Amino acid sequence: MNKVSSPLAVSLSARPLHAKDALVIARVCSALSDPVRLRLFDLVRRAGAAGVCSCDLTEPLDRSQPTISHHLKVLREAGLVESRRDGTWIWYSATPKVFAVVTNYLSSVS
Amino acid sequence: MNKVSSPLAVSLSARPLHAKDALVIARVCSALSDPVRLRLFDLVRRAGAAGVCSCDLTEPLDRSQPTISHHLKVLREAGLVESRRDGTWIWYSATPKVFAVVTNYLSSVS
DNA sequence: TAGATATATTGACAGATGTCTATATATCTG
DNA sequence: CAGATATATAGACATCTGTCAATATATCTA
Repeated sequence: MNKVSSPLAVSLSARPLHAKDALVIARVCSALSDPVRLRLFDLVRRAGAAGVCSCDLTEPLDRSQPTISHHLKVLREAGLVESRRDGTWIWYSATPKVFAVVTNYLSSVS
Repeated sequence: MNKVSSPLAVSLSARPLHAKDALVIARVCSALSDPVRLRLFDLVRRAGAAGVCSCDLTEPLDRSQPTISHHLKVLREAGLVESRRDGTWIWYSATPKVFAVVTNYLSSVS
């Protein structure tokens, strides 16, 4: 149980958390450290593989369009969501792979 | 799978993440959003129930004593660690309960 | 009580962050 | 091409954050 079993696993191992691994996890946690961004991510992930149009994300979060755009960029750069253009608008969907790092680490606590 | 199964669960339910729940999760994520603080928390949790003396946390993280003290305060206020005094020094230990909220939410992604 | 040690607080400062308005860019449609 | 719509970028600003040196507080011991 205290054994690293996959390349992505940063769970509770024998050695303390390396500075390098800490950066990866902190990066994801940082992306989720803002309430608005967290709810934004929540809206994206519930949309599943199909994704959600960016135009449907501004109004429910009560923030300006540039602010939402900014938050989406942060989520994208953290590897939590990805986007694809479809004509005039852009669809965002969650990319849960990055979560493996964080959940592997966090879940080993409880 | 999209079902809330426990009182603490803020997992992927029928409704979007409330602003209130988002605050709770964001608060924890925020506490873990700094690499130094993340490694600090890691050192505390590996100490188990016995905890670790604050005096042993400054050197391995290469930060000044006030800085470590500050980070420990942030972790404490986020509910991630608790402290008890034993004479001149203070022992910190992890309080994994708060994690339930975050891990329940995050783990429902992958 | 006085000195030593451990931890917390204060105050400062540079850099990051969330937000907005204004503007730019990209794409579609007529 | 011209107008409309969707998204991104730039710039500004107030607030927050990580860090340190200096200092205060708490506790032990002689």
